[in-house]
Formats: sequence, C-alpha cells, structure tokens
Amino acid sequence: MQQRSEETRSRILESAAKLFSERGFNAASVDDICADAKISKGAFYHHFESKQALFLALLDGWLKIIDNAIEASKDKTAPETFVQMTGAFPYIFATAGNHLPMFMEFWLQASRDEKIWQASIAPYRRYHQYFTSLIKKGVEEGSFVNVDPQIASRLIVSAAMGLLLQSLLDPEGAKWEKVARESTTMLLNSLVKK
Amino acid sequence: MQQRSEETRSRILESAAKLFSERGFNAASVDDICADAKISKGAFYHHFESKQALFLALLDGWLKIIDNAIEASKDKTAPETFVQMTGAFPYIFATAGNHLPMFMEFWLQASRDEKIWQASIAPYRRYHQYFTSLIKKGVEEGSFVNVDPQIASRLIVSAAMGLLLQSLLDPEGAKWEKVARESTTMLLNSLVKK
DNA sequence: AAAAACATACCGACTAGTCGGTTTATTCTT
DNA sequence: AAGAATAAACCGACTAGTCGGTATGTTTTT
Repeated sequence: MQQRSEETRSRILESAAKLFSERGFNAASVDDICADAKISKGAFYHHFESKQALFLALLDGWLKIIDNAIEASKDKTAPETFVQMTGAFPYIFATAGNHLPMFMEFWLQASRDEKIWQASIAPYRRYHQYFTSLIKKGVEEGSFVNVDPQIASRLIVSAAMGLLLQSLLDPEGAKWEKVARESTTMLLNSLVKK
Repeated sequence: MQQRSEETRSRILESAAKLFSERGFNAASVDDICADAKISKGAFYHHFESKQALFLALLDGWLKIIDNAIEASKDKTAPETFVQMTGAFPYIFATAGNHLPMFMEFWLQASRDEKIWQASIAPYRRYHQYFTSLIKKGVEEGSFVNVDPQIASRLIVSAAMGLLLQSLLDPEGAKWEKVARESTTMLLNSLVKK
C-alpha cells in the first residue's frame, strides 16, 4: 500500500521544514530529521536522493503557494488588488513566524547554490513582472499617477521583502501587521491620482 | 613588536569576511580561514576565543560603519539628508557585492543565536529611531506632509533592506543603484509638501 | 629570561551518504 | 481462496571524511 509511503514522505517534509527553520540547512542533520520524523535513514534516502533534493522539494511547495496567491488576484483593477493584498496581511503575518525562517534559508541557499538559485529566482522575477504590469495598467486606466511602473514595482517588492525580513528578525519590535497595512496605504496614496 | 600581531589579526578578519560571504558561516571552516590568511590554527585561537567570537568581531566592524554613516548626516534638514543618502548609493552598491552576503549571514545567525541577536538588533533599532525622528522633524518644520513618522520610517527601512536583499539575490536582475536612487526620489516625493 | 605570538599534531564529536538485509504490501499462479 | 513470487518500503550499522577546538612545542619580541 502506498498510503504508508506517502505518510512517511510527508512526515519527512514536515520535520525538515521545522528543523531547517529552527537550525538552518547545515545545522539540521539528516539524522536529526529522521529522528524527528521517527523514520530510519534508509527510509529517508528511499524518498529523497539527497539532502539538497529534499530542500528543493520543500522550496517547490512554497513557490506554489506564492503562485496561487498571484493567480487568485487576477482580473481585478489595480487599486482593488492592493486593497485585497492588504486584506491578506493578517494571514501572512500570522503564519510568518512558522514559514519565514524557512524562507530566509531559501534565500541564503539560493545565493550560494546555482540549482536552488535557478529554482527560486525565476518565480520571484515573475512576481516583479506581475506588479509592473499591474501598475502599468493602473497608470493607463488613469487611476494611478504617471510613475515608472518598473521602479514602483521594485519599490513595492522591496518594501514587502524588507518588512517580512524585519518581522522575522525583530518580531516584538513593532506590530508588523499594522505596519504592513499602513505602509501599503501610504504607498497606495502616493500612487493613486487624487 | 605588536605590528605583526595586529596584521595577523586583520588578516584573519579579512579572510573570514571573504569566506563567510562566499560559503556561509558553517561552510567556511576555521582551517579554511587559516589557510586563506596564511596563518596557523594556533595563531587563530591566539587571537579569537572561538569561531563565534570572530563572527561577533566582524559584526562589530560592520555596525560601526553604519553608525558612522548616521553620525555623518546629523545637523541637516530632513530632505537634505535624503538627498545625501541618495548620493551615497553608488558607494553602497559598489561595495554591496562584497559585504552583503556577509550581512545576510549576520541576519541568519542573529535569528538563531541570542548573543548575536542582541548585538545586531540594538543598532538596527537605533537606525529606525533615527529615521523616525528625522521624519518627525521634517513634519514639524513643515517640509513634509503630515504622515505618521513611525510608519514612514518602517517603510523606508523596509524598502532599503528589501532592495539590498534583492540586489544580493539577483545582481543582474536590475540596475540596482538606479532603482535605489529613483525609489528614494519616489518615496521623497510622497513625503515632501508641494 | 619571560612573555607574547605563532606552528603543528592531534582528538572526539559529528556528518552525509551507503549497503546488505528485513518487513510489509501487491500480484500472479494454481 | 491459498500460497508462492515479486516489488516497494524500510531498517540501522557502517564508512570515510570534516569540523571546532586543544595540547604541546617552537620562534619572535621585549
């Protein structure tokens, strides 16, 4: 029966996500992951070719979540999309504590590993392109002031990344959800034609 | 003569900065650092208590650079300071390629190590406070529109961090210096009273 | 001569990955 | 339906190598 197999596999993924977040890619050993998932090393290498392959599998899962989020906000006007994003903040920051260290691990590994970089940077560029075309649309339909969509998109993505990074580094430093919401408002204000 | 001693120490710091950036804290071994600095392991442990202590010494150096940059832009009006910062971008992004992976390593270590977190988060909070008071001053002296200084400061710091992060992850993805300059202009435009 | 600076050899703990063998589930044969 | 044959899932001891750190000895500086 492949039910057992799949449960083992997902247990490995869960434990890996947890331990990579807590300790980092290097510090979380394969033995640790096996112990946490309560499976043997044999089972581990039956399901994953290597530790790096496991990491890539984890990355894939994350990227799909982001892509779905983008997909969900199609067919809306530019300002509407921003408002919707604002609505998603509570969820993002509620789960941030769990996923963000993992994300950071992705970034770091990506900056050093060509394979991982390829897998992680392509979707991220799509993200930038999405915002660029969103703003371009907003400018063309007259709801936004005449800004350079490329630059504005970079600014938005930068602010988002920086905010996530800060909320990870210093969770108690501010009410990040509120900051995110009000920052979006501020950015939107500077974009919307009065 | 302590000249030799000091040169050894700075050689260790240089090699460590280089290798930590290239390979990360864990992957860059003490032996690697010693080999690169062309000194022995005995010399290494004569100058630094541990690998972590070396890391903290490196962190201290970086934080001093930031503090000096803040110090240098005192006694100026709010918009002036922004303009001056814009002028510093070429330098920042020229040296970013060397220092940023190191910075990322700091962030990652900080998120996991209490000691390093304490050392790195305190100055970073000062940085936020600096911008808050800068914007507050701008609002009070009438050159800025009436924004919440706290929020605007968060937004600026976030954008800066995100931009640095992106330029590290995807150096060829954009002309980052230009993006930084124009983003600053855009942010400043949304702040300055017309 | 004393002390600081450096070199070398070494240690125990830990790591990713391997491999021969066992258990469990599925399919085929009668 | 019962049993034999096959395949997938899993186990855990083992390897070969790396790591941070130390112990001990040598050179250089004062």
